[in-house]
Amino acid sequence: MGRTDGTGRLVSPDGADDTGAGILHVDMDAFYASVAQLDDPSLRGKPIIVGAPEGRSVVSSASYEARRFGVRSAMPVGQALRLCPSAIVVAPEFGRFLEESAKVMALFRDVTPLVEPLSIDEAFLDVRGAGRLWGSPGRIARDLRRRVRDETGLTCSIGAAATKHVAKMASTISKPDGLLIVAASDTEAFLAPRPVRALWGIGPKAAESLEARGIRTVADVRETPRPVLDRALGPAMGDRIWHLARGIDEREVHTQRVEKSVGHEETFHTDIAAPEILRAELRRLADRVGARLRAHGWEASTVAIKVRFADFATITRSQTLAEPTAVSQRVGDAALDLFDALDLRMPVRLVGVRAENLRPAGSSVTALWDDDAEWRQVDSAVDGAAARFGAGAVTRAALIGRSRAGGALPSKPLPPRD
DNA sequence: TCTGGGGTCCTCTACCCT
DNA sequence: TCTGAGGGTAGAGGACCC
Repeated sequence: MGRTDGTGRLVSPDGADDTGAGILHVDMDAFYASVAQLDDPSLRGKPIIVGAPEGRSVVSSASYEARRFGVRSAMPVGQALRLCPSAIVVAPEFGRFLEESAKVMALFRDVTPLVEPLSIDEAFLDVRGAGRLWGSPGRIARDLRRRVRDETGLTCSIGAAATKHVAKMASTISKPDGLLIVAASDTEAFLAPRPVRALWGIGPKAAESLEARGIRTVADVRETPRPVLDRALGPAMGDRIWHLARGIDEREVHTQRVEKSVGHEETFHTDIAAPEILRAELRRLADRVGARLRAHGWEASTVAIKVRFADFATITRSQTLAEPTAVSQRVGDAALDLFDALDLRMPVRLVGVRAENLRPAGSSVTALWDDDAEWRQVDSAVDGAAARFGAGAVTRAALIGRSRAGGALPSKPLPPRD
C-alpha cells in the first residue's frame, strides 16, 4: 500500500500492488498559491496567502511554507497573518486559476475520457479501461504526475483505489506531491485506523456526535450497529457511512454534471442598515444570477435570498415563481418581495440571491427568446440606458418587451414595470 | 479571533390533499 | 360532515465540501 516518508504523508513505493485500483483522484497541491508562485518566481519558497488583502477576507489557499505556521484555508486573513507575520498576501486572480485548471483537465482527458471534475483543482479519473493503452493504474498515475509537473510547473497528489471515496482519502493522505495506491484487497486494512473525520461527509458536528458515543475510527464504525449510527447521524448519513466504512461505494465517475442552483452573495466591508442600499445590492446580484441563467440556457422556478445579520445569524427565504424564468428583472422582483417581508432587526453583513430548481429553457415565455447574441444586445442596451438615465428608470423587462415586439430600443427613460 | 463564496444534500416542519 | 392517518411538497435551516 504505502509508507510514511518522514513528513507525515503516506506514499506508495515503486511497484506497489495496484490490483483493482482503477479509480484515480487527482488533487492539485495548494493550487491558487502554487499558480501565484508560478507567475512570480520571487514568491517561490515563501509563505503565501491567497485572499483579498483588505476587508473581511478569508484564506482561499496557502502555500505549504505558510501552512507550517498553522495557516489553513477558510481562516480569516487577519488571523493567518498573526500566525505567520512574514506571509505575503496575494489577491486571487481567478482568470489565471481557470487557465491552469483547463490545462491540467486537458491532460487528464488525454489519459481517459472518463474525467469527473470536482472543483477547479481536482478530479476523478476512471482508468479501468485504459490499461492496454497506458498500463496499470499505478503506471498511469506516475506518468500523469510527471506530465502535470513537466507541462504546467505545478505538482499534484494522486490517490488510486477501487472506489472514489478511498481514492480521495488516499490522495489527501499522500499530500503534498505524493501518490498512494490502495489495492482493492487492501481497502479494509487501509480504512480501519483512519479517524471518522476522514470519512467523506463527516464534518466537525458529525464527528462530535460519533465521538460522544465512543466511535473514533473507521474500525469503530464497522463495529457499531446500524441503529446507533442512524441515531447519531440520521438515517441517510448513517446508511452512507455504514457503507463507506466497509469500502462500499457504488458511485461511478460521471463526466456530466447537472447544476441544481446558481447564486451570488456578497459580504460588505462594513455592516449596512439602510434598506435602500440592501435592495440595490439584491437587484445587482439578481442581475448577475439572471445573466448566468441565460448564458447556460437555464431557467429557474424558485428564487431564494440569504441575509446574514451583524451577529452572524443567517436566514434564508425562498419563493416559487408562477412561471420559471431567466429574466433578471423577475429574479430581482422576487428577491425584493422576499426581502421586504423581513424584519430588519439589526445591520446586515451579507446578502445573496440564488436561483433554484433549474431546468433547460424550453417551455416558458423567456425561453422563446434564448439567442445569446440577442441577450447580449439587450443587456448592452440596458446598461447603456441605465448609464444615461439611472438604473431605476430602466427595466430590463420593459426593454425586452419593446424589442421583441419589433420596436426600437428606447432613447428615453421607460416607466417602471408594474 | 471573527468567520468568503459557490455549491449540494439532508432534516424538520407546516401545509395541503386524499 | 367531521376527523385522523399518511403521502407529497414547499420552505427554512444546518452541515458539509472545495
